Amino acid sequence: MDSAERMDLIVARLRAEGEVSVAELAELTGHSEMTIRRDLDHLADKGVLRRVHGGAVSLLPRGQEPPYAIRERMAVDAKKRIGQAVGELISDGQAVLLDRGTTVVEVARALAERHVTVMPLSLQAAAVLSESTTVRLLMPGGEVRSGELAMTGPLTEASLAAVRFDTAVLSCCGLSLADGVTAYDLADVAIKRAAMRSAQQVVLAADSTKIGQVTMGHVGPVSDFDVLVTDTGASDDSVTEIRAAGVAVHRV
Amino acid sequence: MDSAERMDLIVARLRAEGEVSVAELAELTGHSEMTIRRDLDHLADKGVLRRVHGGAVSLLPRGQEPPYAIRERMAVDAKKRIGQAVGELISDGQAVLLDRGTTVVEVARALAERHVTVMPLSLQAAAVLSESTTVRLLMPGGEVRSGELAMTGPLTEASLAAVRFDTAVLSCCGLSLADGVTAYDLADVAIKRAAMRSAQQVVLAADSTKIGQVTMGHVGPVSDFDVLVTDTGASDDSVTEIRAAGVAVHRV
DNA sequence: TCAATTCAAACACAGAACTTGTTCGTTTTC
DNA sequence: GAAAACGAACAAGTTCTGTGTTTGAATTGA
Repeated sequence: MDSAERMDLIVARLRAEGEVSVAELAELTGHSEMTIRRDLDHLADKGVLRRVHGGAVSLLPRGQEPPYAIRERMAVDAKKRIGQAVGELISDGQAVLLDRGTTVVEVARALAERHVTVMPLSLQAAAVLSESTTVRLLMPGGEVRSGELAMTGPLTEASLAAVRFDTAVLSCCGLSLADGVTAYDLADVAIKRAAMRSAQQVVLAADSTKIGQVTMGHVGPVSDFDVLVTDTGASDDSVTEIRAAGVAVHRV
Repeated sequence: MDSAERMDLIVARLRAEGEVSVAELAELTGHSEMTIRRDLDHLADKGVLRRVHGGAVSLLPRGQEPPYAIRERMAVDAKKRIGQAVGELISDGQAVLLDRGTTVVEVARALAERHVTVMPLSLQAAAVLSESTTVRLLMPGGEVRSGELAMTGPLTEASLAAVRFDTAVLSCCGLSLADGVTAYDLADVAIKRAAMRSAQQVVLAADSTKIGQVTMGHVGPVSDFDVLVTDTGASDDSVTEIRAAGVAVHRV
């Protein structure tokens, strides 16, 4: 069990129990208490938990999005494949908007050697693209919330309104036929809607764990999207239904 | 002689001669030709030079700013001290604009644990500040030129015009009483001027190697700045003169 | 207050990752 | 076509990173 697996375990227990103890985690992972303490300190830095004597308590409000530091390690392989596939949907010369989110960072990686114009909504994607010599990189204005690495606020909406894109690549937190595409918070919803208004083609990049999920912020019906790129974990039934709504679905 | 020193030597020779040979560099550094080739490949990736059979030729146009990858290793200690000193000029609660430039990245580091609102003009500084939980981080819109990590263009100017700052921390390429403060290119000049218009207090962060230098883009007279923070390499004479122009000078 | 527990700094160690040099077959140059 | 330059692959040395142990200080609860 390596460092990443321990972190996942800690987060899983925090979500289930709300608190953890150093001794319990040392037992579970088979590592020393010192190592567990270091793990907890690390997660405390990220804002995931608060240390207390003997353990830690969760700072993750239930039903709210886990911080970037946690999300970036979920479903890594699927996200890479999805990122690659979305990259293939975009042709050279296009202007592309990239939403926030770990999946979309993989799209940024896929675009890094291409000749395209990109406006990313996350600093993570911006960092990836800034190393490219071929990409023309535009940044939107906006506020970067701590812990998140994504731009929000009225400045961001204004930036989006001022530009037109060939393709917008959006992420989401939940995706169901009944409840449509959902995001975790309302600020994010406003941004996504603005992005959709500014783009000719809208691509939704969502790994299969998102399918069937519903979260608070309602972005719009599934039929508002032109293409869905997801992974092979998506069931045949759900894909058939989404296709019936008029969305082209790619499973990779 | 380690990797960084070799790189510096290679760049120095490129600037002096315009070209270098693998054999010559192997001789000079006392390292194998294979190592030199790897160094050259690395610099070629950064856009500093172009490989040719037997060596490399410079891609650094004379009199133009060396790329970020090179600048970040010049006068490192002085920049750190200057960054720290500028941080002490800024009080909690202020709204601060941070210019591009390697010196200003050090200012960002100094502000990372403070309670301030910051708008950085470089992705490098943004990356530093995005890890902070105390800083409120605003990004300007704009275009990020490849190789550089700084925002430019009309979008950036518009973002600056829309906000008011307590303090703007600017960098420069040259600073002399006769020719004023100068930057390398005109796009940069426009940005710096816009920043100065939006700020109550304007601080210039410039290591002593900049004093006496003159480059193409004229930003304005020295007296337009309220404070200059430089390092102890600055001569007494130059400091006295600049103070006489009405600028508070801190030497650290 | 005391005893038990928890904590974190310091050191030690193993494995990973990076840097460098060498070899050797291929490519380029003249 | 010969000499030089190249770069892939491997090997050796180094540094970095993650982990565990020790130990004295801090915290907790009786």
